[in-house]
Amino acid sequence: MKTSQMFFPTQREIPRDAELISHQMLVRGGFVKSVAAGVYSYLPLGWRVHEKISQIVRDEVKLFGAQELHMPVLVPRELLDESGRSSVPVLFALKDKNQRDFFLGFTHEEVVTDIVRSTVNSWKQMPLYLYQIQTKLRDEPRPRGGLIRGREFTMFDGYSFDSNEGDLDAIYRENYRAYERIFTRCGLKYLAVEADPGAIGGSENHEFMILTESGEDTVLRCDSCGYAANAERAEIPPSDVSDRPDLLVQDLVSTPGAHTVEEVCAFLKVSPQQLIKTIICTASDGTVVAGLVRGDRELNLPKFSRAVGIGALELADPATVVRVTNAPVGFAGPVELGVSVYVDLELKAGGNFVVGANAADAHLLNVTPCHNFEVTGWADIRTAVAGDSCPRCAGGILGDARGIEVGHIFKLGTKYSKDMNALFQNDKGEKYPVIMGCYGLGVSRTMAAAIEAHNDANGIAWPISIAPFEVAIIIANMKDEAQTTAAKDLYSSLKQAGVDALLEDRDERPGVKFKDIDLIGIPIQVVVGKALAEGAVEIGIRGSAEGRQRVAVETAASYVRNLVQSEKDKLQAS
RNA sequence: CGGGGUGUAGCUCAGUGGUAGAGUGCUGGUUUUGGGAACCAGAUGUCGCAGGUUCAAGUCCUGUCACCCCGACCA
Repeated sequence: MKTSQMFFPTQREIPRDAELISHQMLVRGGFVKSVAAGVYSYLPLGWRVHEKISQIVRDEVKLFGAQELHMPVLVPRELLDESGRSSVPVLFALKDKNQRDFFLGFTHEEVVTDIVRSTVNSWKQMPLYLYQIQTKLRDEPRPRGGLIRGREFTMFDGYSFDSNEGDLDAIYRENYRAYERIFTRCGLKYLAVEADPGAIGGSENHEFMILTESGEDTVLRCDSCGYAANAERAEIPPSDVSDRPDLLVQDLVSTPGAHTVEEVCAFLKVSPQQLIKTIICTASDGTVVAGLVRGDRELNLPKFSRAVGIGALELADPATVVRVTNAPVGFAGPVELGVSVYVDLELKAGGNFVVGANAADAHLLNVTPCHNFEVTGWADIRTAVAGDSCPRCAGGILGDARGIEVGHIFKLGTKYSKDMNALFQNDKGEKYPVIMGCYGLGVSRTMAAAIEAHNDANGIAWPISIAPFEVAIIIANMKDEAQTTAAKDLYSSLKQAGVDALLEDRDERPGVKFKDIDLIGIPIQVVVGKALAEGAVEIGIRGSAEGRQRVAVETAASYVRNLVQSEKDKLQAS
């Protein structure tokens, strides 16, 4: 490709609406154009990157026998009714002319299961792994960060079908390894973490995170055994400390206007560790329960929901809080509260805590679980943080990092096959539901994450495997015929050798070309300029400290080929 | 859905009731040619939209829409 003919509308200014670096650079570099909130056009450069990532994904999943197919965006309502997912809030819904209900595909478990149930009926037809790379549509409550969270985005979604658990385990491992190879080849530092499966259900699941400061998730890692989990999932080992101090007499104090932990602590001159937060939650059936954690901790809703065991809990609305506690929000407490009380394990230690008094502007002093109120159950219900002990090994301490979730893989088991009656016969002629797994990888999000992880003041520093071009040949002075001729020759021979080269042949000043090539992130840069008078071109790697090396024109092509290969080799999975 | 912010030239922004502006980009010309050149000449507007107040509204008021950020949410 020649830049003189290429459509890549770069701009110098940082776009007003872009906050994240990746968003800014995608727009500035002419990779994408915003159409509506969370909806983007991919311009030619952006699409090249998108397709390079997609191809790497295809290459790697093919290695374990995955087969590509293509399912529709339009999904009839009846299919999602079968799995009970037609009320999922992020669904885009529409009607056709005959008032028939459709959804836009947000993921395709039901569609692929429908294919399989009508065609796979014997254990001999499995294992089977089908995947697609396709646009997904989700009416996100809040799209943000450019390609990080869109309403329309591209996802690889793979689905496995097996006749026994062992085969599911095997394909899950294969997929896990393929993801490791994919992210390695994309030049991304990833971390696979244990995660919350959400309402998709299933047992084992892992998220693949790209570690970068701007990530929206927090991950926790053990410094000694390698345990890693999303902070929303990470377990906390039960503490063996359960000592109680001498218990003092419960006391009612006035705390006017002190709603928050900070305000109460400031007013009573106690530390947050000496306070217990009482969080009122509701289940979908209307049941109200209370969760208690230390004042400096966060209640973890998924953990709390599992501990209580009546489905997903959510924070109660203020009206419910007022009804249950007879007080405004901020004064809830466990003493004489008319609902079940679950207490975080950490509160087995210590005592004489401060709690809300279930009355406006009042708190209770010297309250201790089991002594001043009845405990319905003890459980690990707080969110883990850096510094907590590792749940898997003795002595390990969890550290934290930020990450962008670019992949999530699940062992679904028989959830969908049961709901949708996808059965097969085993070798004894018995009917069983197909055992499934599903595997998602955000292609567009990976593109954004790669920029978050690889950029500098001048622009994007694409890993060579996913860069829109591998090499840019920059002609310093278009009026110099020797330069243009030498550059075009080099360009031709690189193209012939299969190198993905870009010829920067616009009639612009050199500075403009250098800036643009840096901005769009071409990793290997060849300058055909002044040095040509001495029979040399300058070849360098974008952003490298060494600068550009002078290389004789005659050997430039092979020099570049070797450089491309060695850069690619650095990204090869071991 | 709650809180905050922003809508004026392609882009980034200034403009506190009285003629619509700058920088950059764009077009033509001259000179330049190693990190976003200089000079000259030019083109470019539904001031988000609707209503209201006023002799007069980009500016004040009401409503509405869009976009961004924080939170909720994120099968």
